[in-house]
Amino acid sequence: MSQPTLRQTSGGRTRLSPEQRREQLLDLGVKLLAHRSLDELSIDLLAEEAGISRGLLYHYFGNKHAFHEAVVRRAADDLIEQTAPPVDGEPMERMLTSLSAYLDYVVDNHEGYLSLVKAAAGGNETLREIYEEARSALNGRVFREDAQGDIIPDTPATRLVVRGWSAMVEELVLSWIAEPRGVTREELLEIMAASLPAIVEVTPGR
Amino acid sequence: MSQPTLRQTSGGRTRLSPEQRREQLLDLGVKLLAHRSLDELSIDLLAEEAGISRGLLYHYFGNKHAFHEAVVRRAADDLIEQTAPPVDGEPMERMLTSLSAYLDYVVDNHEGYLSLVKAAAGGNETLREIYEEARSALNGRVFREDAQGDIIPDTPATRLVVRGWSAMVEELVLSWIAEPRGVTREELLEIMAASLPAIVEVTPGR
DNA sequence: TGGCGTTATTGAAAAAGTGTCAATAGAGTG
DNA sequence: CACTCTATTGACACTTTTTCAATAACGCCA
Repeated sequence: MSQPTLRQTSGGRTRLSPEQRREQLLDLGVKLLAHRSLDELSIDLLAEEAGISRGLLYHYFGNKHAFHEAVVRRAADDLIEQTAPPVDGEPMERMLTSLSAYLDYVVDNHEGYLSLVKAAAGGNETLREIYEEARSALNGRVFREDAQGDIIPDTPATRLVVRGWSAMVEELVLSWIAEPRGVTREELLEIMAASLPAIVEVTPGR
Repeated sequence: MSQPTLRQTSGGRTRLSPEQRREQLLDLGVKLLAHRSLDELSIDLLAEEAGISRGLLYHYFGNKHAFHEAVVRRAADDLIEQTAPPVDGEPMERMLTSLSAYLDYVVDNHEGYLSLVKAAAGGNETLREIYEEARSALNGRVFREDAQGDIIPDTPATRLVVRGWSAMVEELVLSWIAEPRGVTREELLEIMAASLPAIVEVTPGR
């Protein structure tokens, strides 16, 4: 089906620097874990795809779960890093910029994002924490960009509502990517951006 | 840590009717799968907790995944069954009733609901289908008699938006249960109910 | 260029977990 | 009190994960 193409040296093993090897394995992990769950991915397959022995994976990550954790952490870091912090302009404008960057990221890194989301929802405490951390960073931006509270006053109730809104945005984006239903990119952004103030508007304790 | 207390017969094995045994195992499964993923739950542990041999689990469910599926299906059926069928009245009123029943269920059956949600997010096609089915049933109750589209016109864009709203509702409920933040039950319901029309209002293609 | 030390990498074997099935033993029945 | 039916077990085969001593690339220095 597929043969190893990375083999630099003729006959034997390929020796990389620890950093390179880690990168390779994490990249591969993100890709492979986007569409299957952890127990549907055998170390055997992973090792074969990577062109290494099973043992090497354990050398780098200790065990399968730790590997998964590292993969998810990497996907989360990627997300935070690549959805650049907002520039300047009106709050509403900055939010659109921010959402736009988020949407682009999910479109471009669909696999990485899926790995992250699936792990968070289906996984253990640690995995969920990694996800929560990433999401907090994202949500935090919403409040930070609106320091005066022009759009969103910072109260317990609105914090809750923003969490809910985040979940909606995530669902909208993933669902739209899977099936756009004739909705354009701009319309989607409009829906996501406009719905936050709309929801906050109907929040009692605001 | 914990010792089997269910042993009716003095020395040997406990014999139940197939129905009772199935129930026991499904109940236990729901509980155990609320906070860990499937591959973090060994048949060994499950059998020990249930006070049975590993073999018996296979006798009843065939294999581990089938067991998981049965557990999730049971949680879904529970949800549908226990969130009482919709009453009549104004659309907005029905929505409140429905959301209220849903909230109560999630509060009372937190573990069952978690098992369901986690399985859906992290799992395979079959598991996701079970979840989708349950969610459709729920959404269906809310919208069945809004045939005129008084609140929600039926368009591709609004379908997408309703999906998003559902995700938000789920997140709000779970998040509120974990940390109410001073928001009352009634306020929460108000937020969830009012936000749907609010979001639809700002949807371009409606 | 060729030996030499460091360490990335392997392979075989142990451990852990899943799935199978003939044998066992509760519980009702006549 | 046998006798039958079948829920339940335990030992065994198979698969996958994990360990670790042995191996072999690569850089370095002569």
